[in-house]
Amino acid sequence: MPELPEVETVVRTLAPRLCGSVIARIATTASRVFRGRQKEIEAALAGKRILEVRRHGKNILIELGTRLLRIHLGMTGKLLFDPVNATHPRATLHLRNSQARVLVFDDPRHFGRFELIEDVSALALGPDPLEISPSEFTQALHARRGPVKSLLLNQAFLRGMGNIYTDESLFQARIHPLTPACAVPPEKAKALHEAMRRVLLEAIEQGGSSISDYVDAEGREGAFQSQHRVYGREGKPCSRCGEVIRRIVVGQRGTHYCERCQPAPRGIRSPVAGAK
DNA sequence: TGGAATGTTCGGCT
DNA sequence: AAGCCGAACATTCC
Repeated sequence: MPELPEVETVVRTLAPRLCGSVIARIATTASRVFRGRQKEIEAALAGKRILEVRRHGKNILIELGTRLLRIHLGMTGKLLFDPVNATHPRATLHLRNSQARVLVFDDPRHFGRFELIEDVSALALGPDPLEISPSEFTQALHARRGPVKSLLLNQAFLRGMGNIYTDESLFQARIHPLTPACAVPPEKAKALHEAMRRVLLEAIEQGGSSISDYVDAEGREGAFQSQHRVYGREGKPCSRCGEVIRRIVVGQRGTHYCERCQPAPRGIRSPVAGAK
């Protein structure tokens, strides 16, 4: 579910209801959700006032004054004010002084995590794609040799890009996903920087992409999935040139692109269907 | 039934 | 020695 635009949307729905309220306690049905010692985290949360809710990459940070509660939604995690909508509740924050009585963490696949940290520096993430400058981005890109697709997904390189918005941005910038990062021409690097901004900002405006069951904390779906040009469109015609959208695997992730709009650079052979 | 799914982490190799 | 790659994590859906 959650890439930068979805997490940003969730944070925007959380903040007005959570800020200023007090966590009475956290109740847990799956201790796996905690990174760190469960007892310690439970004790540290009880009675704390929430001062601020913000996003750091794909992480939701809940400012408790002395420490931060970091929530990562993983692949299928949702935070819901209405517990009735939770199919696989893993943890429940009971709140005081809030419009909401509870906030439920619903997460079928158990990939999400709650963790206490002192500072965001502990997460060691790269710059936000909406904050990095074009020249910084180009410079960083040219220092790396792996496929540009994999690099954009690397949170230590850039924080917040996920599979959907990476594929969409590479399409917009007309860059083949297997292009070595250092081989992306400077003008295309600039185009990629612009494409990420455009795609991410538009997706935030649309409340994110609801491709399986993503909803924000109020249970509302996003609308950006209707704007996808390549992600999830394998076999369908390219909206720009009519060529069939292809799907390959790059770094173990499904990767969608248009072979005509995003031609393979010299020396890169796109995997052919049926090849071994 | 096998494969794929919005993601991260860890171990091993170079 | 950083960077890169693949396996693993758990569940649902088609």
